[in-house]
Amino acid sequence: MFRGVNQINLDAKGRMAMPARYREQIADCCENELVVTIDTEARCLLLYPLPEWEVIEKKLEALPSFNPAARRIQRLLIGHATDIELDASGRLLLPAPLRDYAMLDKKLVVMGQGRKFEIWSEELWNSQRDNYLAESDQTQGLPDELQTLSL
Amino acid sequence: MFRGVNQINLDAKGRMAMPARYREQIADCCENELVVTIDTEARCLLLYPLPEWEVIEKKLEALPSFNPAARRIQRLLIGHATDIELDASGRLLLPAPLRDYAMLDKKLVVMGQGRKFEIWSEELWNSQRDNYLAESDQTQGLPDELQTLSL
DNA sequence: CGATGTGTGGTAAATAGTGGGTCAAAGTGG
DNA sequence: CCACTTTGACCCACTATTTACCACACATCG
Repeated sequence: MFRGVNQINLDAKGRMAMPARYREQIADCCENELVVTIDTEARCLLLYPLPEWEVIEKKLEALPSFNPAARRIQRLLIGHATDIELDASGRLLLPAPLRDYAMLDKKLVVMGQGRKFEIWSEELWNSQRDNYLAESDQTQGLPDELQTLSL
Repeated sequence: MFRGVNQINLDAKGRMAMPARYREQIADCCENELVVTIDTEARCLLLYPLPEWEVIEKKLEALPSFNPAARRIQRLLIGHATDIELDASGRLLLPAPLRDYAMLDKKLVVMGQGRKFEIWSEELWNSQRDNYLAESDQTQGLPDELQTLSL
């Protein structure tokens, strides 16, 4: 389980240093092999340990090819998924097309989100977060599981 | 499993260089023998390792010959399927009729899509992608497997 | 104060991308 | 049936990029 938010800098080559506190866990669970793809609902990237990603990919691949909604998801998610691995000093090279998609420049934010990480442009994340906070808590439209959740 | 997007240039002879990161996998799974055909639902090409294609072709051939929809699919898919192989420097020569169909000129995009690749004109893919992103995620019309899929 | 670990940047060697040239084969027309 | 044209296969070489590796600086902790 990955947790927490981290402010990271992208270097001139488009590399980001993975926060040190996650490195051991990543080395253990996937020998530093990761997959990064886009989030279809927001301009951010999703970063999975390879085994976690493969589970998702299998499900996506099994969807019927002639269903347009399925094709859309396949093209967006699998189409943008890229294998990357941590280099000797714990950095990831993010592919240029994905950097563009998420509008990443110098400053970015890496967030642990359970089995995966999310990577945001710092600017974008801050405004997204402010939006979330501003929509105060109208609990309508929530799935039942959430209506009854006790924090 | 093939994944990821790649921006590629077509040279003056209509050849495209296969991204290096896929070459080993392609050599292993099909000795560089591939089949390219059209996608009937979009102006793009589909590129399969030969063994994968043969599975699909068998299924297509098994469809009832007197069903017009089946005949349509057979004519379009099997009719346009062409054997091609990687040359010594990892390039493919795309047949002119298929290049026309997918409106490929200089710049194109190769996307890994699981067992196959999709080949798009860069321009076309970008607008298709923007459309997909704009249709935010109306989960209507999606198979149940997808409704409950947790990324 | 020293040692260890982390973030950062630079460099060099390997490799991928690109272009072109030649030869063979197939198609076309006289 | 032959000649000419066009197209595809194969090969080679140059250039640019990528990626792996190394080295340093800074901060933190013992």
